[in-house]
Order: sequence, then structure tokens, then C-alpha cells
Amino acid sequence: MTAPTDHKLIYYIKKWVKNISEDDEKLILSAFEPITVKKKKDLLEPDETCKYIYFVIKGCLRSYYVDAKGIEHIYQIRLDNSWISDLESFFSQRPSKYYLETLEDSQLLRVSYERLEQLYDEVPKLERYFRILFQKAYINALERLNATMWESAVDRYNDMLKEHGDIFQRVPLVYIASYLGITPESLSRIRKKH
Amino acid sequence: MTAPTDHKLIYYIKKWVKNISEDDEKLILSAFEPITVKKKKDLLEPDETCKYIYFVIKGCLRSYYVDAKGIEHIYQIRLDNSWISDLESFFSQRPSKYYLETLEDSQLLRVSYERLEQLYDEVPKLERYFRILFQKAYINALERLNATMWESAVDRYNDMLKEHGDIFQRVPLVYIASYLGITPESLSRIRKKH
DNA sequence: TCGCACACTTGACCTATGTTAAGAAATGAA
DNA sequence: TTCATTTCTTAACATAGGTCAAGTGTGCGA
Repeated sequence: MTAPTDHKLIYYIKKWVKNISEDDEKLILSAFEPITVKKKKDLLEPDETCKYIYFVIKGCLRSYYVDAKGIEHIYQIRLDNSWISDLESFFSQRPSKYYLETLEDSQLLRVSYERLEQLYDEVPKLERYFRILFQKAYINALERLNATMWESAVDRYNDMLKEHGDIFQRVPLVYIASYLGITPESLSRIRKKH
Repeated sequence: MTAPTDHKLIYYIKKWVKNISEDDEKLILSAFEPITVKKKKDLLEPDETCKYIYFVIKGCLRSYYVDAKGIEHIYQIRLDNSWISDLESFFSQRPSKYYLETLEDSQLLRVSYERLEQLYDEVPKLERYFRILFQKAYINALERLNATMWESAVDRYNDMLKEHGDIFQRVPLVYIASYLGITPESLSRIRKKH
């Protein structure tokens, strides 16, 4: 492990919260457990309670659920330097409806529900970081909702290409289609008309 | 004003954060300014920076934007005991794209950006409350996104009737249609087939 | 290096919802 | 009470995107 201040997680926290002390950094890092997960492994399955929230050091994950007809619906795709979990299950500590799966071999940091709750008391600055993180996540989710309601599939595809072009390099189009809220066939037709 | 502990705002904060001291309560209440706003008044217009976040004591508000064709798209409708703002503009302190409008005569509490930032330092428990609030808002937004992508308009209408039936008593159907992501004509057809 | 999943494309047809336009019903100000 | 405005409904027609079914590649494990 690199020196705390050079650590990726700390770097991203400091982007949003200033004046984190050395002690805080150490405390934070000690609470997170690094894990390595092979491609196509489930970190969470329906009916399990989501025990961890994950920071992606390197890799790629998706979260999705399977509807009554057996169709997968993807609601998150995450690459390096982002957070993933099923927050609904994590924060309520009740069974999840979702799968959480690696799409590539991934290096992750995870923190358990109990440890994070403690950590909020020990390092209030971390709670600030999460307040800001959820705030931004909420704003993004509303933007995505807006686009899904009121923009055409073509526009949503172009927006995604522009803002998350890297995902197209690493994730099969079937998953991207589902994330965009359309069928793979529709995505294929959109791409044909460049 | 009633005694702090009886105050609606404090009541809702205590629902999620325990052990708020009397002093904290007083500090919180002193930071929020009560205002009364007549029906059909704008609290925010596009290109203004959103200065406040509002707690609705009593009343009804919507937030919406107007697209290039001049069509209004509603993304939030809020009744008593909930929060409303344009968080994107509020937290970045940059110009908004949205309108924020009262749909009924309303009693609100508002806190400014600067005061809230101070208050987070003075009352860390309040920052915890907002962390939890945004967390829940984010989870809700994802649920709504999911429904918009993968459920029919009929199902979304029924879900809304079940979970926010009170809105139908107080808000014109045009607004509800927009909130559901459909046209008023479609909503009318859905309602005809009860 | 073979073969078989998996990923992606294509085409014919279908359906939910949008669009346009008109009118009916409800509300509220004079 | 009346008229104007806002809200809601209805109908005919249009269309984006879904569904079903049949392909064509293509990469990886044996």
C-alpha cells in the first residue's frame, strides 16, 4: 500500500473535503479492506443483505435486477474511481433486489455498514464527504431521469458517448442498451445511422 | 412559534438523527427563516442562482424547466413536510435551469447556502441528517428512473396513486402527467380505463 | 485450431404513447 | 349569475422503439 496521502481513495475524498488530518486519513484507510475480484463474479445477489459499500480502484462493475419475465435491467455501470453498492439494502440493512457483478477483474476497497457508521462518528469529515457524494449522485440521477423521460434514445446515446465514452471501450453493448433504457436491437439501429 | 421540540422541522430531523441537544435545536431553528408565499409565485427562475433550500411546512410546490419547444417538464412536486430546492444550482452556487413555483399558498422555512455551510460546522448532527436525506432522495430517484425506463405509463400511474394519492387531490392532472413523463392526453386515456 | 458461446446486426411487423385539433366541464373573477 | 379561462377529455392519425426471428461475426477454452 502507498503512503496514505498518495492513496487514490484519499485523493478523491480530498477533492471535495478540505483539511483532512493525517490521523483521519489513517483511520479511513484502516477501515477499508482491499479486495480483488475476478471478472463475472457476484458481490451481491437478490435476497442477500448488502453488507458493503465499494470503492472501485480499478475495474468495472454493474448493478442490475431481473424482472418477472427474466429480463435484466441495468441501473448502474461503474469504472475506476467511483463508488458502487445497493444503497437501498445497505442503509436499511434489509434484503436486496439487485445483483452486483464485476465485468472485469477488479481491485476494490470495501467498508461494512457497521464500520462506516462508527467511522462517521470518528471522522465527521468523512460524513461530509458522503453527504456531498450523495448530493451529487442525487442530482445525476435526476438528470438521467429527465433525459429518459424527455429525450430520444438517439440523444441519450450521444450524450453517453460524449460523457462516458470510455464505457463503450470496456462494456458490451447489450449492457449499455439496458443502461440507456432501450433494447440491444434499438441501440444497434441507432449506431448504424452513426 | 411553538417550543423548539414541538417544531415540525425538528420533529422530522429527529426521525432520522437521534440525540439532538436543545442547543442544537435552537441553533437550527434560528438559522431557518419562516416565509409565507402566495399561490403561483416563483421562488426561482432560470438564470438565477438558487440561494435557498426550502422546507415545506404547509403548501405545495413544483420545480420544472421549459425546453426549446416551450414545453414545461416537471421533475418535482412537493407537499407538506418535505424539502425542495434546485440542488444543482444551490450547491454549485451557479445559475439554475429551473423554475421553482408554489401551486398553493405556502408556509416555508428557508436557509441560505452560506448559513447552511456554517451550520454544518456548528451542528454536525444536521450534516448527518442531510447525508441521510440525500441518500434517500438518491435511492428514490433511482427507483423513479427504473419505473420510467421499464414500467408502462399505466403502472406508473397506479404506483403514484397508491404512494402519493394526496397529490391527486391538490395538483392539476397536467402537472401530474408531466411528472409521470407522459402527455395529459395519455393520462386522461389511462384514467378512463380506471 | 476447432467449435461453440457470446456479441452484435438486420428485417418485418406491432404497440404504446405522442401529436394535433376540437370541444366539454369546471373554476373563479366581475 | 355570467363569461372567460383553465382543466380535462376524446378521436384520428403518426411514430419511436419494442418484439420476434433469423442471421453473421468473433474470441476463448478444450
